[in-house]
Amino acid sequence: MAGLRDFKQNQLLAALPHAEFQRWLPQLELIELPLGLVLYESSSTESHVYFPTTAIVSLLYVMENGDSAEIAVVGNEGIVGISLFMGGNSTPSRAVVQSAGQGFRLKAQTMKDEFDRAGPVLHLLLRYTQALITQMAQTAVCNRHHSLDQQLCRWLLMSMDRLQGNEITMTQELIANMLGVRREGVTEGARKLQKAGLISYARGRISVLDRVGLEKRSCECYAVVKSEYGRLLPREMAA
Amino acid sequence: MAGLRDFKQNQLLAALPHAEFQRWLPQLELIELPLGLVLYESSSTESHVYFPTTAIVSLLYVMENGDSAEIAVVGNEGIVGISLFMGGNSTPSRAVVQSAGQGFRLKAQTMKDEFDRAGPVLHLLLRYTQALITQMAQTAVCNRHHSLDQQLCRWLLMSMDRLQGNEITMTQELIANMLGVRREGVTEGARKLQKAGLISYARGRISVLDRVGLEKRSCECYAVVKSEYGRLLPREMAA
DNA sequence: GCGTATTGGTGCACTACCGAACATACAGGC
DNA sequence: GCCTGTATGTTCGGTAGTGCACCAATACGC
Repeated sequence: MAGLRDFKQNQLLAALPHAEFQRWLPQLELIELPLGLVLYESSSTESHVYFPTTAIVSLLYVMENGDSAEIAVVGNEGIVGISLFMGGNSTPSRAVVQSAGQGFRLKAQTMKDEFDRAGPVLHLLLRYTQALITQMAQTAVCNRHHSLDQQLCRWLLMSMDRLQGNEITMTQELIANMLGVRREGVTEGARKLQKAGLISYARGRISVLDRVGLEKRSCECYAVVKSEYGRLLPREMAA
Repeated sequence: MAGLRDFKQNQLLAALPHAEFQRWLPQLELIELPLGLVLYESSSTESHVYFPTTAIVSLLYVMENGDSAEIAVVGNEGIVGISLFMGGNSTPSRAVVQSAGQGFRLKAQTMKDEFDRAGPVLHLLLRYTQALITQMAQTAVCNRHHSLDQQLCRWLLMSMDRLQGNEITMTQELIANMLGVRREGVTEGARKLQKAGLISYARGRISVLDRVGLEKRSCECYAVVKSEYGRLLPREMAA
């Protein structure tokens, strides 16, 4: 059974007022989120919303020809499945577990009911949604103007913010899918970062050695999004 | 004084239930939106929300080095200033009039009060916001994977959907700013489209001659967004 | 401990787009 | 009808990223 500490690992859950939290508690279901698990598929009705604690979920758009690109990423600072309370019940993207871990889920109807109470939960979720919008907007800009190397740094930093240690379990192939670039490009970018002593990696394990160095090589997008998350979300929710 | 028909030109206003519409009427202020007018600036608190009727407003992100990219576009199907009711009161982007026309505006506090009544207005606005999110997400993907030519077609189609006739008043230089590409690239793309008989243009006036032809040359992004707008918003709001 | 699948490394020709410089051409004020 | 600014056309070298083909190294099942 999940303890209080587990729940509080997700910062949205942690930010719930006492009354709401008590009401949600019996409904929250702890689940394992293995790498690659698809939480919802493009245009399918979502059955639950998810609150990652140790896992990271990627919102991925997959095109007709199979090319893909990450729209946004959600970790323990957020919730997966905003279209449920936004009213559409589905979106044209896919949510897939990018880094294995755990999280909690809540049934769709329960979430809607809570949202429709129009109390603090509504405002909390909408502020989170605005932060997510900022992330998507910045992704659009970043895709247009920044180099693969810069984007790789941004991506590593965003993943770091959502993980415990300084190690990321992720193959270059998968990173390439997320960024919507060739695997070879990621290899080349990672090689440069390793040579510069900022990271070290081997077969799907990336260790960040110099976080500040990554921030310097990253484009402004990382800082903009991080600061906006900090502004919009309750204290200590910056990610 | 604005007549009923004017108000109803904006499809969100048109979709308001009678009671809400009556309450809003005395608060809605008709304004001219000349080309280039900045409705809100990056990170500044928004004083009003805007309901374009004949104007088109572009949500533009301007980077530190001056490069820019359009995040999304809002015409008579929508509202400018969602961060007011989402809770942040500002966003890191700029809203600028891309095609001159008219619109209505509502004071920030009035909008918030209406939103907080948590009635049909809230759900209408949130569904619109989800449609806008889809547009942003698709822009991110499009920026990653599609050619300038395809994006130009998409952009022309989206503008057409938000205008009356089949003519767009817009220089290639401005289109380049929106798409975040070089002006020369737009010149080249436009030249091809003219050669193919799909458009004709001269000094800031573009006439679309073959809409279906443009749709064929456009990437899937246009259709995906259009269909999602149709799904999420009241009938006849597809755009 | 062997074989196979996974992961990462490298080279190469090709393309789209960039940056800059410059040439034309049309529009509108006078 | 001339002048000037704005809009568009064209060229050219440079580069980041692609698609493909193939190799090298490590991990893991048996």
